[in-house]
Amino acid sequence: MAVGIRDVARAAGVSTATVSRALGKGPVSDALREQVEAAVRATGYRPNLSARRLRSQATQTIGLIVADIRNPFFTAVSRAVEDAAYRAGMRLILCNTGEDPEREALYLRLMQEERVTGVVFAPTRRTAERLRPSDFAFPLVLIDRTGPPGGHDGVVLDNAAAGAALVDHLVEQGFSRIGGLFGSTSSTAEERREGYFAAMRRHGLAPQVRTVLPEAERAQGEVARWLAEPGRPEALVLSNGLILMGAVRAARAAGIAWPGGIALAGFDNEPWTELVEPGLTVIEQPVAEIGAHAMGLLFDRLKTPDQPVRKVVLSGRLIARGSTERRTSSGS
Amino acid sequence: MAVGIRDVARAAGVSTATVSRALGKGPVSDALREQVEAAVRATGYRPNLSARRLRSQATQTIGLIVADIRNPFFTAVSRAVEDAAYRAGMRLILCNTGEDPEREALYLRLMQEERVTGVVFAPTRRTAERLRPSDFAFPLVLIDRTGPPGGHDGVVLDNAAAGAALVDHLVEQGFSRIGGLFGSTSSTAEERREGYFAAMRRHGLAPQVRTVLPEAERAQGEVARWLAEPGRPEALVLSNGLILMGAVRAARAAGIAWPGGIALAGFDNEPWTELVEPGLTVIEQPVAEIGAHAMGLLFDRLKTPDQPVRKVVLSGRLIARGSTERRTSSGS
DNA sequence: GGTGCTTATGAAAACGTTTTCACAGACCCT
DNA sequence: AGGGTCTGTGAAAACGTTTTCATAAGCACC
Repeated sequence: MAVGIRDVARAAGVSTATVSRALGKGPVSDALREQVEAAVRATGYRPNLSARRLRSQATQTIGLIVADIRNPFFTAVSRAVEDAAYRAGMRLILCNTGEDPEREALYLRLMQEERVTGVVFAPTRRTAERLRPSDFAFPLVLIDRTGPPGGHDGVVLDNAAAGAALVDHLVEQGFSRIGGLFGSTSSTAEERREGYFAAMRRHGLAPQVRTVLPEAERAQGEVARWLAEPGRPEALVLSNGLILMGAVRAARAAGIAWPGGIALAGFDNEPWTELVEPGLTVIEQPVAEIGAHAMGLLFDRLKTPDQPVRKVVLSGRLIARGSTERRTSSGS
Repeated sequence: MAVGIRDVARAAGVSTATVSRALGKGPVSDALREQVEAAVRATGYRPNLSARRLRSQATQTIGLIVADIRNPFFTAVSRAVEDAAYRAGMRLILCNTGEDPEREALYLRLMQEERVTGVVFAPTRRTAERLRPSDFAFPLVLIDRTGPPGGHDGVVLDNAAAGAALVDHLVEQGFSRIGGLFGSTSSTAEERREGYFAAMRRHGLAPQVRTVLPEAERAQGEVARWLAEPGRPEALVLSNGLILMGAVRAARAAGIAWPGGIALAGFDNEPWTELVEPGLTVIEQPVAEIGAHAMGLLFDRLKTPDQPVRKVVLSGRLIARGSTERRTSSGS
């Protein structure tokens, strides 16, 4: 039934060592290599990767741990990571944590048991803080969210600058009562909030911020309440694509129309942000680059384990659309 | 350095067999089990899954092969599959084929080498046709797309009915020049087209169909050309979410407005289809159920390998929105 | 024509587990 | 008390590869 390397060896009239070498990169005479290849075809042999990994101590596997693959940002990044991985002959194990530190710990443990070659990880703030490099036998590259300085390689957006850029844009468009709604679980949201704060101060404006679990439903509820309050903001900065979507829903549900109703500016240039009238102003993240860079850092670290920790900071790009267009009448 | 089961055994003063049993489900006295657990904690032991898999011949791994994880339909399904997998103590290997039969073959070969427990697969039509059950040592469950009858377990939408439902809805709304744009690579698109054909005939209308690679860009280009032609359709049926998005883009770019310009009806109830004014009429697919059912079929097949092939057919749900609203003026 | 160096090959060890097998002790039944 | 059936345990085999080690053959060099 299950054909192993011994069967191939017997069919080719050589030893198992020769078969292994012929299939790998060991030195084998051309004649024998051809015999082996013929025997492989004849028997339909497929190597057993578990055995190979056990013996060679190289799993050729990388783990990807994100909050939720349905978050379009992670979807796009994961695709880039997967491409890079398979191009390097590695397989990808996918894990969704749902922003739950316990599941994060569970999956990190799993990665150790898998003896993975490396891991790309978007940790919650709580986990990022207690992430000690010495705990892991493999390189860990953080994406989107950063840990304490000097801990792990990582690739992140210049979140503070991006948050500030949205405020600057809104101010430029004539808004002053600018609120901010930020995710509660990631360092990324925190940095974006800091950027928002700094910019607001710089413009001499009074910040109003709230935080929420980074899910569309939560954001929608929070924004709905907020918009119903007296003295509500004229403009809102939303810290990621899901929260932005929730805000759009809430504005729609409240019957607030563009322009003049509420200005919305967020993150992640998802296809739909262009389609929803009159277009949503967003910071576009270089998702493909983030994934590719993460794998690059990972491979570099494998090659030279002792090089200093590197943090790649990429810039977002502001895409101004109708949702933040200059107000026609000045609000009270 | 690397702590193995022997180290644990030594620390606990027992044999490796006892450690293995204590960690697994073998019969071990409570006293020894505690000693072992203490030793595991003391040594920081993590089992080596490659070794475990090799010996036990159970990989606890399932493969998921889809065209592109960025297609929201697959994103959602994959999340459901992943949930079910991890709930059953299995890991998930993710593969993107980009609708390329060669990569499909590559990944199927990889799955054999991984000795996976099972595979969930959305094949292209070409691959589905030549998929022989006897070629694989593991159960293969097809999703979204179906193979030749009697081949593999699968869970699909009632695509013909769904395609027809969209036509019926459009006719009901007063449209008669109804075109259809369908994906070229999947049996699913083909079935939806058949449903479209049948319904058009039933209504005595003349079908106009085109096919396209299922990507937003391709669809946008095709629809743009189509809309510029004389005698263009008043309404369009689009065979999946990406194609629908391309059509929306093309309509926008051509400056065609709702209602009265072009009626659009498609598949996949993505969040943005509700948000883009005046809302897009779609067939909602039960994505979570599809993923869950697929895993259910997989586990059933593992339990009783010889049961007859089952094909689960789920119904879509028509969600009527503004994009297909009754036309105010009757067309020529 | 021995000595040394490289190269291709096979035998056997090794990778880290789980599982089989044998066995001792406890327990139950006549 | 003897024979039988459980139960918990350890020694050792097994899983399917890769890698180490030894060896023989080929070649060049003095």
